[in-house]
Amino acid sequence: MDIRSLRYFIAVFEERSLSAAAKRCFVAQPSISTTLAQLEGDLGTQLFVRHSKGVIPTDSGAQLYPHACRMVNEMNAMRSMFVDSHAPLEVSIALTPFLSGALVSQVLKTLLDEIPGLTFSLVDASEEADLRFTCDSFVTDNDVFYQLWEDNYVIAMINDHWLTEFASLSIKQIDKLAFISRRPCDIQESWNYLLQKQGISMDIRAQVKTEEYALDLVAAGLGISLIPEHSLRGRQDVTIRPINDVALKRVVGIAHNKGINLPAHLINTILSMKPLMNNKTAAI
Amino acid sequence: MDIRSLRYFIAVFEERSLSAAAKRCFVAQPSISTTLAQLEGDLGTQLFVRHSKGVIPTDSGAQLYPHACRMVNEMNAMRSMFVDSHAPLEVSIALTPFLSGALVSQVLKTLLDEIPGLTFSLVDASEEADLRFTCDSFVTDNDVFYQLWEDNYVIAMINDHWLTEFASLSIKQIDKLAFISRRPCDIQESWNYLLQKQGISMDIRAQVKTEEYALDLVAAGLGISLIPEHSLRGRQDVTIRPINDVALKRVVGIAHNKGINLPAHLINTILSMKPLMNNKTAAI
DNA sequence: ATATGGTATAGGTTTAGCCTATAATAAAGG
DNA sequence: CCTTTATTATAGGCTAAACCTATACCATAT
Repeated sequence: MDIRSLRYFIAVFEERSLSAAAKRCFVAQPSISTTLAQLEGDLGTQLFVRHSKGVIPTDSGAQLYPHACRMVNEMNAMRSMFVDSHAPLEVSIALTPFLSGALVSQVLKTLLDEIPGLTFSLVDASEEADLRFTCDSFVTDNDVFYQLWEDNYVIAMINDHWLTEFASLSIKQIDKLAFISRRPCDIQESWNYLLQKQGISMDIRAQVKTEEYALDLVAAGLGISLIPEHSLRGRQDVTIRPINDVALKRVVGIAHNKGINLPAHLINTILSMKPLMNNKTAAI
Repeated sequence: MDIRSLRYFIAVFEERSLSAAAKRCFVAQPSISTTLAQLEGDLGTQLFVRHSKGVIPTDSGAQLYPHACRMVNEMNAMRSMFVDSHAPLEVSIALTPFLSGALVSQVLKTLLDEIPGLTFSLVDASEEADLRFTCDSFVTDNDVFYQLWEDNYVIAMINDHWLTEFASLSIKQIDKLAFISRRPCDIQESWNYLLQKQGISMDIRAQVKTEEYALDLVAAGLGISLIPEHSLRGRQDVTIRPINDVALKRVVGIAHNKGINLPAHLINTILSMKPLMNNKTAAI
């Protein structure tokens, strides 16, 4: 019986659902399921009755709830005895424009929720900042890098493109097709190397700087393009297909200079979100 | 910052020593060391100043202590809301005479300390019991077996035996020597098979039933014998040497019938002692 | 100087937690 | 009545945390 189990229990109690609790706790649903079963075993009581529309607490569950809350609160209080997490904390964060806005803003929102005294200023990647969202290829030896999620590169095309009939594409299928190139691109070299090795050439119709712009051109029917899948979120006017004979991906995370000393609870909060980001089933 | 860290912290605070705390918590000293360092990192404060005769708490440590205690107490209280650990609990435990008394009694002592309402009656292995100390070879399909420690088989000999000059023995060195045989023996078959395979024979001078008796005969100079190393504890009149070309061992633990439903906290308490039993450096 | 008792670090192994995928179940809708 | 959908449970595999052993290091006492 540890604090983690209680945090999960509280989430389940309040959400009346294991799946919803899983989302709130940034983990997958089976983790909640097994942990809860374990807690019930430990206490020798059933805490919820399960049915197919969620769960409802038993008397034992209802009895446990306030104690669990007090427990978790006191644990937090104990931390703030030493690290004053309510103290004003001003952090500058650099955003690289080509990263998934949905995931980045989820991270920022959670940080604001979890760290009371926090305010941050968002700056451009070109400027100096305490923290910066970036991906592995831009990390220098002088940085600490906390990885958060992975982006797979996929082929984007207009919705009625003939390639959409395939669930996934072989690299050979895109030989000589009209292509929107984008620079800078994390996997520029791997991509070019791959094309060359397979004897494939693209018919480059445009060269743009941002993923957004590339997608606009794809949607306009100028050609296909290679983009990280997360950058599509929400867009209905293009279709993406994975590449099945090679795995191209980038690792996205947060980096900061080794010299800068940030409060441990800030870093911990960031890292606590990592599971969700890797978790496809519980996607936001 | 979890409950485990706090339990370790409390032990260190009260013992004024990492090593002593390790013994109390049934873990090795480095586990305490790293966990404590981690806790200090989390809280952003140093909790103890280390010096070569132990540790003394800092102000932060002293400040944390009462809160940590309350935390752990409340956690225990929460468990006893459901499983009334003070309720009288009468358990019969079967002891097999050939197991290490020192370790067995350590387990029994800890159980009495940790589980307030517990009383037990010790019975012989031949009788029915709720729990029984035994080893892997005696476990049936109808049992649940919780393993606690391992016993290596070693050669026991009188103190002035010429073999004592070797730090460890090859099986060939004991060919044709006077031998005290013991039955039943967990590794009877493995042992006989081994002797036969290597073309080795023993000069069996006696066949006895208990390890105690076998050791008495060894001490009296009648021959050497093969015994689990734990069964020697404290005896000065015989010397033991490991066998270096084969690993003979038995796994000792607690078993109970699958049908019997014992309180989970009893089992948990038993299993919490497992680390110590495997832990040579922190041996009792 | 040398031993002794105590803490820290390094390296390797085991275990616990997590994820994906999928099964099982029950309610809701056509 | 069958299909779809939403929910929890189980199985299998992977990763990271905790633990152990061995050893280094450091201060004190002999």
